Amino acid sequence: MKRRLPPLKALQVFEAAARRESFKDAAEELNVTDAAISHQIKALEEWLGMQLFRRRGRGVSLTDAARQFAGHLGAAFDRIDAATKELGDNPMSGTLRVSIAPFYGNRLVLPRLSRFHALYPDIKVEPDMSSTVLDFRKTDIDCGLRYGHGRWPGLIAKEIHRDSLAPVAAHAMVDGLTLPLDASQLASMTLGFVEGDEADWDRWFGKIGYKGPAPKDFLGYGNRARVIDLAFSGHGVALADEKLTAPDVAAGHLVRLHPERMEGERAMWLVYPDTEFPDPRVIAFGEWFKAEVDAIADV
Amino acid sequence: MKRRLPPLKALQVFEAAARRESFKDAAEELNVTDAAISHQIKALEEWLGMQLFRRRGRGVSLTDAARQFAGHLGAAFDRIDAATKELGDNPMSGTLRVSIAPFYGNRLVLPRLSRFHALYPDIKVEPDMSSTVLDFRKTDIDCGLRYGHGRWPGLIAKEIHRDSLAPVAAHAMVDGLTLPLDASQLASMTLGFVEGDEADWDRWFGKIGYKGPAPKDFLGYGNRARVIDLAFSGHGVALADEKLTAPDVAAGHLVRLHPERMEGERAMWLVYPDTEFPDPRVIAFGEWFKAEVDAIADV
DNA sequence: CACAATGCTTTAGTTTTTCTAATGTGATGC
DNA sequence: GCATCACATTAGAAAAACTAAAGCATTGTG
Repeated sequence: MKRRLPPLKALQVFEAAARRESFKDAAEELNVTDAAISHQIKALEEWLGMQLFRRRGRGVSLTDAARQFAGHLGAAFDRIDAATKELGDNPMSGTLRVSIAPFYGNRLVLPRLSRFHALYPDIKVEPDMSSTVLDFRKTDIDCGLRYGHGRWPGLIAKEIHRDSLAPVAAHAMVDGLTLPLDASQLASMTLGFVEGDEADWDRWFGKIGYKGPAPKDFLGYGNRARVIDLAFSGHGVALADEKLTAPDVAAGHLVRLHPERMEGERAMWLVYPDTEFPDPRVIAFGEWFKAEVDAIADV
Repeated sequence: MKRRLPPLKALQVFEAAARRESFKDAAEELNVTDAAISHQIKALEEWLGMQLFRRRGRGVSLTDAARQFAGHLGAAFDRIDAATKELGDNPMSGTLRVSIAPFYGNRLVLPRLSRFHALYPDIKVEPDMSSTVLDFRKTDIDCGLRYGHGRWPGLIAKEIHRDSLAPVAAHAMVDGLTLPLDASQLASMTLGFVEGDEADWDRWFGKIGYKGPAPKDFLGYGNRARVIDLAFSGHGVALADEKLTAPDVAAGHLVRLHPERMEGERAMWLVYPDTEFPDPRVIAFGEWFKAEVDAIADV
């Protein structure tokens, strides 16, 4: 059955007037003149077709029915008030859907999520492991972690961590060699690169001032995961982000071949919709994750 | 702690939009254009400083927090709706304060009140036995039963029963006489009258066509109760309302001396404030009481 | 007991809010 | 590709809410 409510403003005014049993006091409470109260009450009485107050020249008194009615209204308004406060009170709750490219997800995000949950116990993070193009209009995703140049039209992208590239390889690659390698040793090895970022090795060798014969043995891959796989396999060197490989270096699965690091073209970004009121949980998540990544010890 | 509610109209619109998850449907429900919904939602989001709906080009979807919020609002509005219905639903309840002149109260009203309560079980009648001037502005009295000419400025007066005057006396007065008495027998008796209504006996004798010597032995009293007391005492005759004396005649305490009855100048009235919305319980009480009085068997 | 003060009402006019019509935008279906 | 649908935006109209001022009945005060 459909609701048929009286004008809510009139109810609000009535409730105040009933609670104080005075139009004047209600007027003060609501920051209006007492004439406004009088008007609203009159309109409400006409809408209801019954009297709510007994007028007594000076002052008013409630009828029995009106007193009961006002009680219900007060309770209803209290509930609205409570709901409104609850709404603003704890923005750090609910489900936060984060789209994470699987490569990062497994290496950097998932192992740390329990720490985020410790920080914000009321936020449940629901990672969505896919690297599809983010369309916040079509899905319920709140934000994403993406790797790239940071230019996504219509979206806000905050830099989490810019690539800090350094050469790594498996132990097998450097058996019997002294670390760090010198540039010419490196230049003679198989060098993996991500297609599109072919210039990285050139820039890196330039940065360390290498002047010898140009490296020849390159292997291009579609993404960073494959390049690091190459390093793991012991068949080549990867020019990879320090933070990304740090756990493997620490665990001894990979070896840092040279101390020089170089800022990359790309970075990891927190991406979210450009709306008027950004989800504070997204901001918090981004800040937390940036801090986590920054805290990863450099080699 | 003081309440601080968002604009209620916006909440109402939001609740509808949230319930249907569609601005268009909400617009239909509220009989406005969808632009109006869009405006209200936007205003509410600005007031709250947070997004409630995710826009998706075509259609919208609720955020987690907004869905919860809408649930609370729905419950609150349901309560208001219920309270409003309750308010109009059973107007026949509560306490009805009736001012009753003691003379009637004891004789006519109190003995019948239980029958009124049987008819309207939710109305508690609180008789106020006083014949003070009725001031509905100063007291909580809802209505009164008053005897008089029916002209009370600023009040509504509905006639319950117009005096139907007939002569009664105690048995002692008519010991050894044959009933009904003839006019000359009556004219020689002590005739009680209420001061101000001295002409009643003249009119009554005129009505029965009495042409003999005018009655001489009159006794004036301040009110009807005293005149009937005179009749009870066996020292005189009262020209009293049939309904009022019927119980005593039936019980044998008084004797009807003559079959002729005469409409009096005064009547019993239901009196209540002239407000825009008269209390329906007052109307019901008046109708019930008139029916009760009408039902009193004439002699 | 007159008189000022109080609290509600009423009227007329102003301000604010709400709504619509028209137009625009992006998504979706045929 | 084109029509359609759902919401957004704008400007302006309509409606609601409010105020100021004057009025009225009651109440408290000197």
